[in-house]
Amino acid sequence: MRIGEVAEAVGVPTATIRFYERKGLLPQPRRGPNGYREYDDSTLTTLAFIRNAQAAGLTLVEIATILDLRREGATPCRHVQDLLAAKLLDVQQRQRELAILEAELGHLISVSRRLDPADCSDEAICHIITQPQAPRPRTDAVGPEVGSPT
Amino acid sequence: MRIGEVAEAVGVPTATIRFYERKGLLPQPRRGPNGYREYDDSTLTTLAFIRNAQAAGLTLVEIATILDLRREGATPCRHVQDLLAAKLLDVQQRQRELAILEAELGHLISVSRRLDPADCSDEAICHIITQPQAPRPRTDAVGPEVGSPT
DNA sequence: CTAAACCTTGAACCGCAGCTTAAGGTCAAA
DNA sequence: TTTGACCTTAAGCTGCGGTTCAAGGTTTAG
Repeated sequence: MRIGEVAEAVGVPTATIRFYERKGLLPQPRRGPNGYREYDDSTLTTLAFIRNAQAAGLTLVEIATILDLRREGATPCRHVQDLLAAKLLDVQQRQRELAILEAELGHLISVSRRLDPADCSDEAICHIITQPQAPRPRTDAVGPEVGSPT
Repeated sequence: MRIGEVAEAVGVPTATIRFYERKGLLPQPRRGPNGYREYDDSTLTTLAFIRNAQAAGLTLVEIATILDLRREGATPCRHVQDLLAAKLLDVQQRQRELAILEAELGHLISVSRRLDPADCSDEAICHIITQPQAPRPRTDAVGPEVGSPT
């Protein structure tokens, strides 16, 4: 099949297919006499796999490592398990950070309901946010070292 | 104080202070006869405020809207409450998305423990990920063909 | 024959946030 | 005189996953 047919079949722009090829996610396809890419059905499988893997939160680079193993003839199962486990830890870490931020926001909001706007007049920019950072809920774990790293 | 002193005092690079100025987070400071920026203590307050607001997950743009209100003489309390409430919803939404992803990963990992790597042969790239991506049944009843994946 | 619809390449661009660095010049203290 | 802190504007960077553009060549229907 030509690139347009593949694109149509999996619902992806042709530019994306070429992009995946450049990134090593798809192998270099053979070419017709006119230089056009010629694909077979295995490409559809690979593209479907990429979509599933993306849905599982894997990055294109991670997906590429799986496909590479596959093309070397190895069974990437173990590697995939490792990737998924690492991704899970990652997701849980982000959840913890969000939970801390959520608590902080809840705290600030509840504080804001107790403050009189009339007090919010002078030098301090805003008494809600310019509260001392002390009375956070007992989540004595690491403080919210800036909500968004980088 | 000069920019270097301010930077030292709040632990921020001078480039960042100039950056905040360009972004409207800090007002244009007055200048000494040599063209150097001259700051007073209110700048320290503002910078501290910016740090606190960042810790609460506000973006620089959002922080700027607060500071702008302040400089117009308004009390930004109400606005801050709105920002915080919106941010809280935002954080909760992201948490929900992460929870879904976490469940999906957990599902894949648990599936992977039941799969025999020997079955992970040619055509499908990886049987762990090439499982049907349907919304998981609440019970541990896994998708079709648990025992002998294709 | 012609025009649409396909294909080719490489490179640039997007969007988001928050800085960071470069390049080239001025000022002040030892 | 030599550092080092300051000044300016402009561009770059990190991360990610593409998207779009420019400037062609090919194929096929009418």
